[in-house]
Amino acid sequence: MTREDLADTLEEIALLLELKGENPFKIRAYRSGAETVQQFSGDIVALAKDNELKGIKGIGDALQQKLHELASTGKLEYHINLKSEFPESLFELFRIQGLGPKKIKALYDSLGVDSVARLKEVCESGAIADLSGFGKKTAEKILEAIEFREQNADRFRLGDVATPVAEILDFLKAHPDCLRAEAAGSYRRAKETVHDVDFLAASSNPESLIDAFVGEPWVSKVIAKGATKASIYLDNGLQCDLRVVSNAEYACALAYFTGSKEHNVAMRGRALERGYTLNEYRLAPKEGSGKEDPPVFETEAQLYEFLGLAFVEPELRENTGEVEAAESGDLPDLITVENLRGTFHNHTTESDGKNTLEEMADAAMELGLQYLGIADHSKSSFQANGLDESRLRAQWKEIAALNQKYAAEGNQFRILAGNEVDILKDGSLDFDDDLLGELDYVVASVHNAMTLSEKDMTERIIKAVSHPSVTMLGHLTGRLLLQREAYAVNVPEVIDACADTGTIIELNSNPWRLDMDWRWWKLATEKGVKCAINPDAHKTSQLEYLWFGVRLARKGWLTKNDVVNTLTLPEIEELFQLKPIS
DNA sequence: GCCGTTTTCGGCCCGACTGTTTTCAGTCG
Repeated sequence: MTREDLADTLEEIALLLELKGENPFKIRAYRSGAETVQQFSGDIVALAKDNELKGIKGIGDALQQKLHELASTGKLEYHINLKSEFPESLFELFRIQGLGPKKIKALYDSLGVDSVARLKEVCESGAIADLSGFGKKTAEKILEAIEFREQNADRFRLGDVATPVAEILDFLKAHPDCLRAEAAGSYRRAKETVHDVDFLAASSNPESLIDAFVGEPWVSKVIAKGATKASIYLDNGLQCDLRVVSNAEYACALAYFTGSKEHNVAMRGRALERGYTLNEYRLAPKEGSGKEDPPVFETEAQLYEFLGLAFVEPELRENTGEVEAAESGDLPDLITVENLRGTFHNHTTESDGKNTLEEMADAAMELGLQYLGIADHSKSSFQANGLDESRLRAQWKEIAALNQKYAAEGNQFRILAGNEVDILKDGSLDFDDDLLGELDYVVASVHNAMTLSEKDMTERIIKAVSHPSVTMLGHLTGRLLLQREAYAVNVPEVIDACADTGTIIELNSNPWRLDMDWRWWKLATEKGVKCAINPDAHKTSQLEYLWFGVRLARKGWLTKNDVVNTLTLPEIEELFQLKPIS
């Protein structure tokens, strides 16, 4: 029984109570209980087991008892009984955008809809229109949402796979028969979502490594297993392939399995021009070319060099000009995590964050950052407990006090007083000009009215970035990867506007967003637009989303000079025209 | 179901949007 098991059970109870139409506040109590369990600093499982949960805010008598039962016996009677009232497959309906508990219950009660397949049937047959509250448009939207899910059903966000990939890689590398190993494929290229993960290992005893790989506890199913290759599913449905080659083949195999397919085609073409064929194992003389065998390549870099190219970083291998740049010596010197000095878009408990201002600042210092920008929500984001003018001013005082404390301690660290200001439907901002002018900087973001036409949305955002107080534009398209499409907006026009007004564009590094998309950064930098890599952290641990941001920034060809949070604190103070803390 | 206290029960986060209605329920953020 882990912390996650406890939290998941409470979360599932909340869902079941919703289906039953229970008191919404009771439901919320279970939700916040789940959240509390997740966040609690300490061994919550042990405390639950010993029935020592008394006094934890958000866990009252009822939840204490339930958590105790769950932690000590591994199951919860109340939960089991609730579950027995609905079929398991009903839960997948919650993943369909536009369907909530009420609609799902109505569909289940009157049409017996208990699965996505059945839902599709009643939408297509028109049977759904007989239900009160359901019409033609609803059926269309549901079908669209089902299609979206089907198209993305077997994909995973980079953030969802990073941890299991690291674990598997550690396991492989630690195995005595493993000489070296890497996660290749789209994961290595930092695609924002992946279908599967391709592991590559070098070994002189492949079967031993394969056996170990498929025998680990995180394997939920072995799909295929041979002498040099195996495919498995993890518990979360992620497919992982392991390919084992000899150490001599490793460099060519790593290049091959990293892809992309298009990059590989370009590389093979280049090899052919020089009289060689390139495959997943080796570079070899083309028949009749009269060429000698090339040397064994120890590394990918040696392969690239042999073909007259500078080493191409994996993130760039999409055949979007990187081969040409590698030939002419024009590859960008990509940004690295070590280049980062601070970040700008983060939340605290004052709006919808889970950690206090001071906790967030401590965590940022722990990461070695020189500044942490706080951009809590503005007042229109009610759902996120957005700050009004007076609460914002109160937060400034708190920030100033902490900054004074750091200065007194001789600590070269500063909290920046910003705000994530809502871009209202008409493109105006959520605070008046005077207040905006007093902020250290402003992140402007769209959080509502996302169904405007492309023209209206583009105008709305351009109006916002044209405001003199707007420093940067938050999550440009509002997309939630594998969950919600971007809203309609003309990105090149927004980029032009940002170039004209000197507005920075955010690379929101939350793995659900990764927005602005990496495909637009080349255009943006050509126009002179700067990037801010922002974790949009809602708790201390999410500051590490910066890691994903850097990977996607690299994928967008960004260098240290393109990214403002590589600037030192004095440079940022100058850029934002702030007085240094004395 | 939790919290706070006014020690016994009332208040708990709210507005926009959509599609269905014909005045509002459900979903989302």
